[in-house]
Amino acid sequence: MNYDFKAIEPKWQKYWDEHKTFHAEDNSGKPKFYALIEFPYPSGAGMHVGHIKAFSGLEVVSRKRRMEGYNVLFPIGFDAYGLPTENTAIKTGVHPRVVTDNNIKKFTQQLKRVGFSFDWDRVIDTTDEKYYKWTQWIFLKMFEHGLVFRDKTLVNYCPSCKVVLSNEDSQGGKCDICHSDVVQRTKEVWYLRITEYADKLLQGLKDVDYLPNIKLQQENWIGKSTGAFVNFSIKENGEKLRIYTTRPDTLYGVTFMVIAPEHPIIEKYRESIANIAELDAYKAECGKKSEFERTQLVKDKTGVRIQGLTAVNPLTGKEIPIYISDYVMMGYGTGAIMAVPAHDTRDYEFAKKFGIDIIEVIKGGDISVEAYTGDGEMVNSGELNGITNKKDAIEKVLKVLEEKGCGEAGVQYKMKDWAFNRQRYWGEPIPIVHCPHCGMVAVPYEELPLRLPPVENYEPGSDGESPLAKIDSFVRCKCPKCGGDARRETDTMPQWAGSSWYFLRYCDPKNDKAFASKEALEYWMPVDWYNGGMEHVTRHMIYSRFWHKFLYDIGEVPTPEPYAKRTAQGLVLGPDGDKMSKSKGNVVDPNDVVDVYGADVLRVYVLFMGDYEQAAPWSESGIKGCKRFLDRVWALSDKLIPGDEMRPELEVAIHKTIKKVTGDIEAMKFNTAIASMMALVNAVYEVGSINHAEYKAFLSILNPFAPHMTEELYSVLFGKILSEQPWPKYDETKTVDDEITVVIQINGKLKDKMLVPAGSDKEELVKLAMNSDRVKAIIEGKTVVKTIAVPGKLVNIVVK
RNA sequence: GCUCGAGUGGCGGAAUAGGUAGACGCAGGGGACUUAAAAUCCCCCGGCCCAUAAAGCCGUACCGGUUCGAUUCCGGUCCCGAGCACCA
Repeated sequence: MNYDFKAIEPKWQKYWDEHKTFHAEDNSGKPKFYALIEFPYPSGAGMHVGHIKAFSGLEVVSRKRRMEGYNVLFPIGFDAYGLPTENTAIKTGVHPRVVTDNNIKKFTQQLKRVGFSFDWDRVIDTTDEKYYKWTQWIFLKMFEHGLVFRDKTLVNYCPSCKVVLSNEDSQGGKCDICHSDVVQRTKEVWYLRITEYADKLLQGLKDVDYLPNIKLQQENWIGKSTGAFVNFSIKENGEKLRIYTTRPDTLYGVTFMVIAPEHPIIEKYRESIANIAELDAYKAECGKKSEFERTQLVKDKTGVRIQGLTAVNPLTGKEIPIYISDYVMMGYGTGAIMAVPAHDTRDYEFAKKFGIDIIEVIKGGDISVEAYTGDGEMVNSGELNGITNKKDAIEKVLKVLEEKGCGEAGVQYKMKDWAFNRQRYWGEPIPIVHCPHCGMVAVPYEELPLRLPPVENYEPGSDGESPLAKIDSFVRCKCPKCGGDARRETDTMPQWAGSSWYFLRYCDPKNDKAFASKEALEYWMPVDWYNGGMEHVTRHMIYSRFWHKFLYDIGEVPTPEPYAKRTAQGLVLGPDGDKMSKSKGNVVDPNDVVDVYGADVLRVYVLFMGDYEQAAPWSESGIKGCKRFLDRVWALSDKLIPGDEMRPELEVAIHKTIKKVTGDIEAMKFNTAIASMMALVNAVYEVGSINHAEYKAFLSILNPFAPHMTEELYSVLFGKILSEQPWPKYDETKTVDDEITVVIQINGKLKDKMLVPAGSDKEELVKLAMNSDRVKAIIEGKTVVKTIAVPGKLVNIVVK
C-alpha cells in the first residue's frame, strides 16, 4: 500500500482541528512552555517556503514538548498593518480591510495545509479593532508617563512612499519599503523616548538566553560609550561650549573644536560671527545631502572656520579656533567635539586639510604620518605627564576637571529616540487631540478604540499628510479636557507598534477588559523560546523589549524581560542561490510543494536542507531525498513483526537515535537529527524487519517532523493517537556498543583498526595493537619511542 | 574603516574539552527487476599512482607554529557573508 498523502494529510489536519489536540490550557497542572514564532505579515503573494522553515523549528520543539508532558502555547497571528496592503488598495481601489482579510485567509489555508500545531483559537490580527484598541491603550500609557513627545527635526522622508521614516527604516539612505533614495526634511513628528530605556535594555541582556551574536547586535545597536562631558568656554561672550569625548586624557592635545552645522550656538551669536553668510551657505549645502551621502564622504572632510568665536581650553587656557563641519552630528553627544588631531583619525584628516597644529600628547606613534590611537606615555600634558596608560590618565583628568568644575564623567548611547508615526492610512490612529487651549490631549481610555474612519481614497496628500487629514468628520472634534473645538491627530502608528506587544495578547487573546488578564500573564510569561529572522533582532526585538519593560515598570506585566530565549533561522534562498524575491521569479510556493510531495516531505526537507541557522538554497532534487526517506519509513510497515521488546540487533541503534534526536532538537540541529533517523531506517532495512516496540519508538521521534504519516501509521497499526503518546526515553547504558572499533596509528598516521571490548583500558589497547600483524610488519626493525592510548578512540605508536 | 561569523568532495552539508575527515542526502557510475520506462532494491563514488585491487602519497582557503597527533589550538595572509558605519 502506498502512502496517499492527499487523503491522509487532510484527514489528520481535520482530526487535530476537531479534537483541539494542540489547544493550550490556561490553567493546567502541567509545566507550561510558551514557544513564539514571529507572526507573518500577510502579503498578497502568500507565504513562501522561507516562512515554513521559520515556523518549522519551534513547531518540532512544540510537538516534542507536548509529548514530554508540557502544556504548550504555540500561537499564530498576523501583523497586518503595513504599506504593501495600502499600496494594493491604492492601486485596486479595494479597501485595505478586504485586502487584509483575503490575505489572512490565504495564509491560514497555507499554514493549515502544512499541519502546524498552532492553537487556532488564539489567532490575532493587529488590525482588528479589538486588538489595536490595546495598542492605543499602551501608547496612551506611555503618553501619560512622559515617554511620548513631539519634536521638529530633520527626518528621513521617502518621496516615493510620501512618508517619514525612522532611521531604522531608512538604513543605507534607501527606503526600507520601496528602496528609493531617502531625503532629509524638517517635520514635526512623534517620538517615543526609547533612549530613556537604553541602559535597562542593555542591562537586561545579562539575564536572557539569546544567541551570542544576537546579544552583540543589540549591544551595538544600543551603542553605549563611556567618556566625559567637558565645558569649553567662548572667549568673546563667556558662553559654555559643552562637548562629549571618550578620550578626556587627550585634552592637552586639543588644537581646534568642531560643532555640527545645526548647532544652536550659531543662531544665538549670529551677530558676532563675521562670516555668517559663509556658514549659512555651508549649512544649506549639508542639508541637501542625505544622511547617506554625509556618511559616505568619509575621505574628504569639509568645513568652515567660524570667524568671531574662539574657544578656550579649560585646562590650559589656550585659545583655539572653532569650525563647523558635517562630520560632527547634532544627534549624538552634544553636537560639538574637541578635536585632537594627533590621536584621532578624523580630526587628523581635518587638521591636515585646514593646516591646523597637531600636538602629540601620547608617545608611541609617528604623528607626522598618521594619528596614533594606541596607548602610551603621556607627554605635553601638564599634570598627566608620565602616566603610561589610558585608564589612569582618564581617571586623573576626570578628577582635575571635577575639581575645576568644568567637566564630569558621562555616558552616551548611539540609539536614538523612536520616530513613531507615519502619514498613512493603514495603521493604528494615534489617539491624541490637538486643542488650541490645552495643547496635546489624550483621547480618554474609555473612548478606545479610536477607529479608522472609512475614506474614499488612500493616496497620501502631496505634502506627506495622512489621508485621514482629508476626513473632516474625523479631524474635527471636541477637546476631551475643555470641550472646545479641537483637531484630531491624523498620523498613524508605524508597523512596529502592533508587533511590540503581540506576545502578551496571545496569553489572553479574547479579553475585552485588559490587553491580557494578570492571571494569564502570570501563568504564560515570559516567552520560553522565541525564534525568528536575524533581520528582526535589533529593531523589532528592541522595540518590543522597550514596550515590555515599560509595562513592567508600571506594573502591567509580571516579568522584566519578554523573551527568555531567542534563536534565529537562516533564509531559504532560491534554487539559483539568490535571496527569494518576486522580481527574480525564484520564489517557491509551499502549496506547490505540498501538491506534489505532501506536507510531511516539505517539513522534513526545510529542516534537512542545511544548518537551521544558515541560509541554504532550495533544491528540487534535494527534496526528493526526503520523499524517498518517508516512503521508506512507510514501507517499513510491510516489514513489521510482533514483539514488545526491542531486539538486540536494533536496540542500541534505536537508543542512540532517540538520544541523538532528543538532543539535536533542543540544539536546533534538525538536519543531523533527520540524518540519524535516515541512518536508522537504513539499519532496519539491513536487519530486514522491525517489531512493534522498535517501530513505536521510531515513529514517536519522527512524529514532530512528519506528523501526518506517523499519526496514520500509529493509529492504524497500534490504535492510538501518537500526538498523545509520551516522548520515548533512552537508556544511557543501551546507547553504547559492546564492542567498539579502535584505531591504530603509527606516528600519527592511521594504519589499522581493531574491534575491542568496550571497557578496554590503555594497557590492554596497547597490547592488542602490538599484536596486529600490520603493526608488527611496520615497526619491524624500528624502535618504539612512545605509545599513546586513548580508551574508546585510538592507539598511537611512535617509532624511530 | 570597525565588529562578528564563516571558508571541508561535483552540490547541500557532517565531525571540533585536539584523536578514524567527508555522517546523512543530492547528483553521477555500475548492476538486479522490467518487453520498456518510471519506481524500487543492491554496489561504487575526494585526488594522485594503477588494468583492478592492495600498498603508498596528497587532501578541510593559503603560509607558518605548538603537538605523538591539528578541519579543531596559536600567529600571519587571502577571500566570502552579516551587522554597524565620520558615534567624537
